[in-house]
This record gives sequence, structure tokens and C-alpha cells, in this order.
Amino acid sequence: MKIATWNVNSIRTRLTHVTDWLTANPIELLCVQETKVVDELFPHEAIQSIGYHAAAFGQKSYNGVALISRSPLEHVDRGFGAILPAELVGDLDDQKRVISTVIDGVRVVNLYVPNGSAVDSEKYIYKLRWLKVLREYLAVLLEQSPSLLVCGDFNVALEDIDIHNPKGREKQVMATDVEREALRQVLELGLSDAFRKFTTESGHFSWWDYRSAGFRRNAGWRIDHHYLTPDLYDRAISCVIDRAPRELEQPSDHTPVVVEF
DNA sequence: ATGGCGCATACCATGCGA
Repeated sequence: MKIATWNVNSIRTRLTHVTDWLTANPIELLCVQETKVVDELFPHEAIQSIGYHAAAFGQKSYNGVALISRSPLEHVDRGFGAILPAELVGDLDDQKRVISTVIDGVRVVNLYVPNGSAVDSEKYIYKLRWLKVLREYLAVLLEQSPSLLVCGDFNVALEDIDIHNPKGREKQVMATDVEREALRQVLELGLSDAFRKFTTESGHFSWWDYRSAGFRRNAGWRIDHHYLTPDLYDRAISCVIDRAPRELEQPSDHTPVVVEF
């Protein structure tokens, strides 16, 4: 079974990239982020026409996540509020960043972690608050389901080898010690990075800035991840970054990461 | 130190992403 994560930067703009990629790479489940569309306008017909099913949790212009599955989707939950009490969630579900399902007995959580804008900005504070609630959310999910896969755009590079040039990263959003620590607190629940089971060196990235020819120079960051509970980590047989969609005309700035069991 | 590219928007300038 293969599961992929891909920040598509608008599902409508990237629709043929997504359907072409799924046709060439017939996987079980694709988790997408930054769909940037309300659910009423999600392109279900195009997804159905290639033999897939979709469940969306989106909003206008910003954020938005969706699941695209070969089998009919089961047990789909949207937002932190599906699991956590309202007083803990507060306003965090106003931005559509969380959707999950169960596939083959595995609870899969698809996340679009806030970017954070600039260190110490209002958005940065929001990102840290969001990661704290994420820990609570996953703690409850783990009690219900010991087999857990948490994937998505984490907007955090956990290690210096995940950044093409880590110089000055302490002051860079996505790489500050505070953000790393916030994500590590989440992972301490018992989640491990599938990619690092197979690849230990630097130079492998999942996002490249549109500006300054980031992709051509391989000036990228590895911020799109699959985190696994121990049973799944043992079962994982590969985890690869597929650079091909990033080579296309009008690409997303991210490319898919695929884990296989 | 700054802006660079691309997306979306009751839209040709601005907010946002990372």
C-alpha cells in the first residue's frame, strides 16, 4: 500500500498535474494541502473520472486539505473539533488544516501546519499554539487507534540536513529551535519520520521557493513528512520524494512524498 | 537588507505562502 502527501498550491490550478500523477502512480491514498477552494467547488468530477474518491475540507483562497482515495473513504473526520472539545479547539478550526480517515485499519491524518510568516509575528504565535493543540489531538487519536500515520506539510525543517543552507536558520521561520521543539513535543507521542528510516544524508527536499530559481539550484527544504507509529515504521518498505511533478510547467512549489508498506 | 514568484480575489493591487 502506498500513501502520498503533496501540497498542491491550489487544487484547481494543479488539477491535471494531480490527475496525471495519480494515473501514472496508482496509489491508495493521496493527501493534499493548500487546496484553496470551498467544498462546493472542489473538482470531484475530475477525481471520479480517473477512478478516485475525494473528501474535502476547504475554505476560500487559503489553506484547505483533502483526501483522494482509490477506495471509498471511510470514517472521515474534519478539523480538531472532530476529536477535541470545543473549549480546547477555540478558533483553530476556522482555518481548514486537518482531515483524517481510516484505511486498511490505519488512521491517517492529513495536516497543513501553519506557515508562521515571520518569527515572533502573530502568525508565528498562532503556529505554536496550533502545534500544542495538535499534540492533544493526536494523543486522543492514539488512544483510539494505535496504528497512526500523520502526514502533510509541516512547515518545519526538523534538522539542519533538511535545509539546503542552514546558515542563519535560528532566525528563519520553519527552522527556529522553538518550532522544532514544538514539533518534537508532538512526535514524542511515539511518531517517527518515515523518510529518515531509508535516507540519512542531506540534499533531499520537498519544497523549493519559486523565487531565485530554487528548484534549478536544488535550494530546497524538506518540510513535507510522513510520521509513523512503531508498528507502521517497522512495516514501511520505502519513502521517496518524487521530483517529477516539480519539473512540469506551472508546478506547485512542493512535490509529492510517497511512503510504501 | 531587500525582493525575487505564483495564487486568489466582487480583481489590475494586495495578502499570503515558505
